[in-house]
Amino acid sequence: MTKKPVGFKALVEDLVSTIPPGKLMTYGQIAALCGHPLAARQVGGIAHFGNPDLPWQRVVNKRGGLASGFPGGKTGHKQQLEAEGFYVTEDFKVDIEEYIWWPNP
DNA sequence: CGTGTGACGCGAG
DNA sequence: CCTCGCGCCACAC
Repeated sequence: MTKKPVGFKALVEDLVSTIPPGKLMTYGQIAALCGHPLAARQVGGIAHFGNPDLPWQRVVNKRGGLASGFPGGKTGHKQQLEAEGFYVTEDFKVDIEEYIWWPNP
């Protein structure tokens, strides 16, 4: 059997890569789906040092606030989201209720 | 196996 | 909706 690389980090990266365009997921949501509902902080750490090819811009905190460690800060993250077709306020927030997505609808 | 850390979460006001 | 403060987990060394 093909052994999948088990590990919180690998699971998060795999899950983030499944986020469809035009949708968002929260750090706590991803952590919970990976089996660690309270490890949302870890998800952020993985996002920073994880695979840069993944759509991390589709991952935001539960308040819809953008990430701070993004290249360019929240401004850089805002530009990325707008490029994806999201609407971002000047306060660097998105309508989480409008864009939130779950892998099991 | 101890310590520090973080792109967070939640409760209370 | 906001801010303040503590707790949480996995990972690096």
